[in-house]
Amino acid sequence: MKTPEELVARFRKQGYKVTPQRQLIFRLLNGNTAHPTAETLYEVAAQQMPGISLRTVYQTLSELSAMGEVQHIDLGSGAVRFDPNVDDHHHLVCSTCGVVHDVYVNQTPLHFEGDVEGFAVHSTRIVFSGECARCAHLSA
Amino acid sequence: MKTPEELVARFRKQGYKVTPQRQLIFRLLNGNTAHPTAETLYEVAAQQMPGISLRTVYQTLSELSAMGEVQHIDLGSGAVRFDPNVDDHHHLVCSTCGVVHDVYVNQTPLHFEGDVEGFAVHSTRIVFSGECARCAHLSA
DNA sequence: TGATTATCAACAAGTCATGCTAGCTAACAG
DNA sequence: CTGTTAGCTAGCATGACTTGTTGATAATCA
Ligand SMILES: [Mn+2]
Ligand SMILES: [Mn+2]
Ligand SMILES: [Zn+2]
Ligand SMILES: [Zn+2]
Repeated sequence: MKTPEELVARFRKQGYKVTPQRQLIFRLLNGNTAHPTAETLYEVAAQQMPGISLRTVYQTLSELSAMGEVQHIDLGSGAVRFDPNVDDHHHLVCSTCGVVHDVYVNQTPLHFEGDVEGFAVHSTRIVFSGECARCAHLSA
Repeated sequence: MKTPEELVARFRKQGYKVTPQRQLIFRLLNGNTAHPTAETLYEVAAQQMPGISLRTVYQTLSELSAMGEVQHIDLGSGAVRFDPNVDDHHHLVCSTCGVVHDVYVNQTPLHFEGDVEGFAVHSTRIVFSGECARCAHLSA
């Protein structure tokens, strides 16, 4: 994702107004590695800006997603998560606490076997599930 | 997944009654490579057994899932899909028509890099997205 | 300053999945 | 064969997540 300053410029250029709400969300996403849901991002935002609406958070995330500034990741466990890291990367998910980490896989493109003649692969999504070190430690 | 006959035995052994509805679902899933949703499975079932309820389809799929006879796959696009293939395999999804194919990846376990010391990986899920041959042909 | 757009609140709707009730029916043990 | 029990269906409700709508207010930016 671009920096908050670059996003301000980009929004203005596209005819979107630069509101305090949008700027707040830009800042909260900047360098954010937590893979937050709209809801959790809203909670953090509401602390710094009481009165901001969940609807606006969803709206701004959709705009950023449409612009390719964030990706939205469906890990198949509840709400969609948003990721300002738009590099080619994959995810490691702790089944216990739900924490999500970025990981990079070098063996791509992967080879596969199957009855799928003529299929053109455009993207590959890998999710590793397991138990993080902290959860392993707590349950020991 | 076990054969319908084996499932009948297994259900009986666990104290579950063997009803025509359950047996129909066993048969519809047997060798099924379509990765159906509960809804689509219900539609097929209802043709052969008018009056069967969607609730019962969901219920039986949950039971089979709890028994490990089917896996449920969340591809992040709408409803969960059910898969009687419980081998270690992955999926290829056409972004256009939504068809899902089984694929087998040999390079597992995959290596990855990232700041994830001590994480114990229990499972890996790979989804390849792209365009199937039929959709490529139609759009050409 | 003025036109445009965003925001908010409140409410609705849609999708997917599950829960609950009541009454009827069917399975299976004895 | 029969009684007990479980499962079935219809109908309605709930829940999580997400998006749409409307109308009033406020802020942005040319
Ligand atoms: Mn990420
Ligand atoms: Mn499969
Ligand atoms: Zn954990
Ligand atoms: Zn296709």
